[in-house]
Amino acid sequence: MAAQTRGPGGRQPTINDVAALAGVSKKTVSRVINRSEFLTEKTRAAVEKAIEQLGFVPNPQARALAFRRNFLIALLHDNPNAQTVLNFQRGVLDAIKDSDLALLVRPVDRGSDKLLDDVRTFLEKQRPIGAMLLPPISENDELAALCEDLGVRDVRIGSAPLDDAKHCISSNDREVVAAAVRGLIALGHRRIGFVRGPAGFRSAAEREKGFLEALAEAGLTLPPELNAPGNYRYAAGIEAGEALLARADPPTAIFCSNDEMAAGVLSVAHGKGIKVPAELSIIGFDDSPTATHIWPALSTVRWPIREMGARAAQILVPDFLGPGAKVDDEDNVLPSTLVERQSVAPPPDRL
Amino acid sequence: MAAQTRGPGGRQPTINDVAALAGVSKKTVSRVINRSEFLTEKTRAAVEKAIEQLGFVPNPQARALAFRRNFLIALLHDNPNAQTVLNFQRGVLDAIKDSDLALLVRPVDRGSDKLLDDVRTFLEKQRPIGAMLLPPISENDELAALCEDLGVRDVRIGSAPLDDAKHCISSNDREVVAAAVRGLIALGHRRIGFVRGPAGFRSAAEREKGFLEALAEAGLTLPPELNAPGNYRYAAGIEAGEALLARADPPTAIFCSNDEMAAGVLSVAHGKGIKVPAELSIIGFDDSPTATHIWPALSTVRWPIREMGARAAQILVPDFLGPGAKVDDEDNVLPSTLVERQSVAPPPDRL
DNA sequence: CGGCAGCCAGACACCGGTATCAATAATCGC
DNA sequence: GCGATTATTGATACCGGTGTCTGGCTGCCG
Repeated sequence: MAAQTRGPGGRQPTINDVAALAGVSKKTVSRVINRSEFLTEKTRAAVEKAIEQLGFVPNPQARALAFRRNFLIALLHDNPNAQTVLNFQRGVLDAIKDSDLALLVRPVDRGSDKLLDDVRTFLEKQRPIGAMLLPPISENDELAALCEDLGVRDVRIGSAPLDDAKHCISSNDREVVAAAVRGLIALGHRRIGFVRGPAGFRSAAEREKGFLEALAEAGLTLPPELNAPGNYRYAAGIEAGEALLARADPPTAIFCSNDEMAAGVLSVAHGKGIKVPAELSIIGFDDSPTATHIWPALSTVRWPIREMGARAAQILVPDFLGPGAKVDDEDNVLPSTLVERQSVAPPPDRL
Repeated sequence: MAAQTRGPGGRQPTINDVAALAGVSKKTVSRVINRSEFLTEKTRAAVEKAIEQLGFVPNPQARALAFRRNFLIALLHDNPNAQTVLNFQRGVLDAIKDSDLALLVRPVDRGSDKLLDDVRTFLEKQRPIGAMLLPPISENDELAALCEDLGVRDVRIGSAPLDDAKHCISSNDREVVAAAVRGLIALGHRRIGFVRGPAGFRSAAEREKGFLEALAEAGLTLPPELNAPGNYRYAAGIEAGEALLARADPPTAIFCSNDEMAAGVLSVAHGKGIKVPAELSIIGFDDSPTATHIWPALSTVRWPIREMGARAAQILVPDFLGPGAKVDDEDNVLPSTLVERQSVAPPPDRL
């Protein structure tokens, strides 16, 4: 802890105060701050002592100006899942904790026709070194192009690798969904319903691919009447539940493309007196807090979102994070995992 | 949209480029940027044209340096409720959208013994104009004192006004909880259980006060066996539910100090085959996403968190938000509202 | 003991803005 | 029409750091 937090005159101490106290030039102090190697141990010690004594902290704005670059990275998001965003933030913070970087957060509005202008204004004003794009806006190619155009590095977080793997962190959603559905099939389920994500979302497409893949392997198909539309919202889950569970031949299991919709389906099941998991198995996706706050607790797929945040920071600004943070650029697929809870059981006819 | 985004030589255009193009001094350009009043319309127009033409955006770091203050505000949080944090962020962004301010986000670890050092380092490094403290860390007086000490303005968000109303945004939790409980009593409930929040939290204390207040008004008391401990987590709700609902004389209604614990109690009720709301009414607090993702949907109390974010920004940096943002410093209690859903009904003996 | 290379530290300009204060232009009173 | 007053603009220093380049000191060599 600093001995004092004010320089002479009640101001913040500056590099000049340190230089004067240590009896060196400000440039030498700068060298100490930036860990230059051409310094005698004696000089370094003297400067460090002065820094400690004054409680000197370099002014980041002045450094940014002199370096001709600042130390900000931005997180752009428009994610309905707050927990995901926050966990991602934590991951980023984990990674940049010991650096000089700070995190700027910018919620945006995916639907707005001013989205691009908003982001452009933000990036031009703040000039972050880089921007991280969380899904679903990470799927917007124009946004990524805008970053390139403005000279702002970008990383996109997604469900599957994009063409340019260098700028993308993804998970293996398809595989994990397929594994989950294989599990249902292994338990004996044959009529398995599917609640889709919104059209045009890569995440939704990946989950659907994984689902169909597992079905196909077992020689099964998804009958159209068991394929319900959705938009990742609770209300859509309710509608899907009504549609699927009101049938004379309801499915014995339903895979929902996210937890919120799974919660909706589960509510409908409760309302109809259908026992979960005894009469109906449900699997969700996201491992949102909701998954454990409903009853029975939901089996779901967990995104390694905090790790993704840390990794995103590492590939976005490796040059600011010290040598320890080097990562392999090719290794940008982080595994999602299946979390098994109480919403899955064998179908009734197998009990 | 700017005609081009690069100045001569491929760099960002600077104030000098603008000055040269407009044929004025850089100080005059500065005056235009900062809306000085001593300018002829002609000069202003010429400069604005040059700015437009070059797509000039002032370098915030340079401004920060010259102004001897930056344009950052910080959000410090350690809130288990992600939705709350994110909505608050949105509120802050609503308020600062048209200003030069940017939002820095800093999750902290309430439990860490390095909390104060962490925050100090962060504030010293970034030197934001002000910091916003979300509960529960807003209740940490040392943290507020640290801000004062470092010359960083602070606003604390809380459940009830603190001594210094100027630096505090709060809601009327106590009143709203009392109103909710009065509602239960009006429906005929007499044995009403309570699941407490964690000890030492003002929010928990306020909710408890409101609860007891309403009981007292009706001449009721809270028997110790119906007063369950809690910590705002789902698991605590489970434990409380086990304790309260396993009794021979269970309560007909339970007020839970937050939604997660309410979800836990509800799960226990489901498990025991107790019908909600027919046999048991449950009320939560927070109006978190969970509240609508469980079945039946939970009656709860909604914090005006987004409005609080906007208000927090307004009282933190009124001088940066333009004249329209002036707010009355005394008017810092924003009303929470009771959200009635499907988890409340008259007690069984009244049906 | 002089010459040279190499390491270290300092002088000074510069990053892109704003503040100060003086200079100039415009307006006014008489 | 002229000096005084006021409105508008510019020259220059400065914010707090870093880059460049130069000079001093050191040790090593002949």
